[in-house]
Amino acid sequence: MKMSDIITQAIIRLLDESQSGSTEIQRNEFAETMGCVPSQINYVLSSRFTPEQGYTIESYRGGGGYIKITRVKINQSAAIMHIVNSIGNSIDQMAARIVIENCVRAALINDDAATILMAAISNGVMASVPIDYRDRVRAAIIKQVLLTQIK
Amino acid sequence: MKMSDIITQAIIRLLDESQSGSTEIQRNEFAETMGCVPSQINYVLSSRFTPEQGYTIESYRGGGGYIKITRVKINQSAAIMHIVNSIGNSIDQMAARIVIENCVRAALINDDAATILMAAISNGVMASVPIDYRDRVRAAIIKQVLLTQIK
DNA sequence: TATACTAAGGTCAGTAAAAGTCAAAGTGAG
DNA sequence: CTCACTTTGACTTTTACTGACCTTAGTATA
Repeated sequence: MKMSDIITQAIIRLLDESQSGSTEIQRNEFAETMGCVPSQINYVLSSRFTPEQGYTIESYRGGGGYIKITRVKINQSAAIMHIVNSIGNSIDQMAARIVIENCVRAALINDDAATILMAAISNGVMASVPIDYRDRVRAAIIKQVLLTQIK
Repeated sequence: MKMSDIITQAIIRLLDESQSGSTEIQRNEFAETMGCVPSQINYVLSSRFTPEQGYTIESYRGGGGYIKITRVKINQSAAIMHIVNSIGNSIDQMAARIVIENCVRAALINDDAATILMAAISNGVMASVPIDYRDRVRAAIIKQVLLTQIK
């Protein structure tokens, strides 16, 4: 079995064991116990614990730093997962607005959340992003935010 | 938990307990009770209690010297404008996190908005942004979202 | 009064402790 | 054989912590 799959299973086991649906690891220490180099942890996280697959990652550098992996609850969230998957890795402004409007109509998010999300992907914000990346950044923001809306 | 976070919480507790929104500590004595070296108090103050984050620090040297930490309080829209201005056009992730936490503490935004905002500026999203632009995009998102929160 | 001593807090560079990045090299299924 | 996936490690960046040395202010004393 591939190292990446072993690591993946170990993380899933940690998530299963936790009440909260999230777990924190220290990258170097975890890599040590897994018997791999630390950067492989990053590889596994970025290839197998993506938003599309229902996970969010937070991490903190520096002394005492750690990586937190959170699994979103799949049962109440089929609709959101479906939208997240349908967005893909790129979405233009027009399509984004429609997706958000549809989410509100489907009561997946409330008006306040929609307003914030619209602000986050507004042209004002996107002006700071190199043009070639805008559709990707918009997609990333919408997906990440939708995933946090799953209760 | 990191020493810096313990110290941060202790200071916040002192501020919460005080009616006036300010508290005075003696650096050496406080460091002693926290179990750290005195200069770490300076580190915590300068990394987590800055004006951008809504605090002011005054200090007095010499016999009877002390450090006074004050939580600034102004009305919501003025506070948001102040924070928006202080962010400038670039902010790193840690500073951003602290700004958002402080906005919640100051009741400028609610928990739901903070969660969405945190998701929008998360590393997961920022991974889609070229590294040189990340601090700018984060700043743009936070500012844009905060401005929508003005009632 | 001038001087020295004491009692604060401030600064900053150095070290340590993390995680992130990225390109090069390896591997294996088709 | 090829291409996508995996593995590796050197290098970077960020955050935390420490201690030696500096500055400031009050107090005692010659």
